[in-house]
Amino acid sequence: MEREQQFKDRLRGAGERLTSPRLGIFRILVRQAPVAMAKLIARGQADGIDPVTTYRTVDLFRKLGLVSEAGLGRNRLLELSDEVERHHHHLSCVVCGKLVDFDNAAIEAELGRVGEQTGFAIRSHQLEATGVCAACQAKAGELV
Amino acid sequence: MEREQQFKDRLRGAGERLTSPRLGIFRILVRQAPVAMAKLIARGQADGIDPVTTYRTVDLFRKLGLVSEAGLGRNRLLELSDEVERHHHHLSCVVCGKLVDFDNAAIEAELGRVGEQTGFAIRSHQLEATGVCAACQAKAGELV
DNA sequence: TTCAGTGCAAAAGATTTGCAAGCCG
DNA sequence: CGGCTTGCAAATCTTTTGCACTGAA
Repeated sequence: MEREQQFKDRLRGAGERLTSPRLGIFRILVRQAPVAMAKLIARGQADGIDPVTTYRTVDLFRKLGLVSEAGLGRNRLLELSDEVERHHHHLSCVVCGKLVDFDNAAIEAELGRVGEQTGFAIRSHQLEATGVCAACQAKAGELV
Repeated sequence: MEREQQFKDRLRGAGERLTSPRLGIFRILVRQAPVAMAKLIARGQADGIDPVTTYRTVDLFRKLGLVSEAGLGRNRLLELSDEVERHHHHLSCVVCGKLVDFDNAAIEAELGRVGEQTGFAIRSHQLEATGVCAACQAKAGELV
């Protein structure tokens, strides 16, 4: 629950009110992120949260930097940002859809170097890789 | 124009027809990628291409692997994929919106290692970083 | 000539806006 | 209590679908 405390502090610190829908959506994100907007809306409705409120809440969270969007294009997903969740990236299986988190210090370090070379003060980055997971590779092998 | 030839071959190879709208949208992508769907539709309309056709064409290109989506969530952009364009990533300035391409061999290599560790056969990846470009940092400095 | 591909109209979905009522601080 | 938030209704915008016609091969 410490994450929840962090969340509440973040809201208050920004002068925003802590309301039931906001906490509800935060909890959904904690339990099921990364999640598609459509699913987040559905979950919210199950808890009596109006879709409009979900949109507005996600916008707010985004503005506060609490959520970030992962996922490539059409399948964009929402998840808690590094500020609340540990920094990580995704590796997704194009066959079964499984999503695995990973992080790699060498890549982070290299990115810092890219910043120096380009003169950019890099604030955040997002990395997603797609491929075939071990299980699906094995299954594909069987079929041959 | 060799890229255009490559495009035509790719279409034919997939048993798809080369039509005027398809070539038109490809050319828009060559000239202005990365571009938002809405802008691509607008450009297309200026050339007499129906929005519906633009949607269908982009879907086809995606299926053929000719376009990929770059850009974070709300601002997703379309661009030609590695198959037609040189592999690269984006670095975008949160202040002025400038977009810079970059590529880094060390990161690519490290990603291969991630694949080995996780058992994934990585097929593609997408990396986006945001920050403040040199020019905007300078401007911010003046203001102080 | 033939059938994939296009344009137009309209359906379906997703997101945003306006406003009265409710709740947090 | 006062103003930020919410929920509901409806306006907008985006994307998809149905269908008859056109054009590439």
